[in-house]
Amino acid sequence: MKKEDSNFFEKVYEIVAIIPEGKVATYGQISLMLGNPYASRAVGYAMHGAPPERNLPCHRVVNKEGRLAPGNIFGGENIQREELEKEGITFLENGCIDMEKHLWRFHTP
DNA sequence: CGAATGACAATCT
DNA sequence: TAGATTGCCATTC
Repeated sequence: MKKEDSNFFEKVYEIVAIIPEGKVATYGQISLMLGNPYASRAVGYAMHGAPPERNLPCHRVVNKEGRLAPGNIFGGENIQREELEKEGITFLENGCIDMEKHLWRFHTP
């Protein structure tokens, strides 16, 4: 795992790092920023190799459902809800993030 | 180089 | 609606 030079990972880290608090970005959104609208899987893989030194708010990166991966991620899906709640993100009764309100957008009103 | 994997997304049944 | 399948990308073996 010495290929941390991978521009792709760096790009993902950069984008994830610029996600404003209280907002969430989807893998597809990030992959689109990278220039590959279908690289959602690669983005997820980048997160998988995301070092904590980057302090990457992986919990702000969710799938299009507004929910993180189905299982244990950087510490636990419940952790994500905790962190996101602290960030100011609201959750729906179904346990998903209110994408309509917290989906990261460039042109914020 | 080829095959396999994966924290997704979209489609089909 | 929920579950299973396929497609795309990049990384790893």
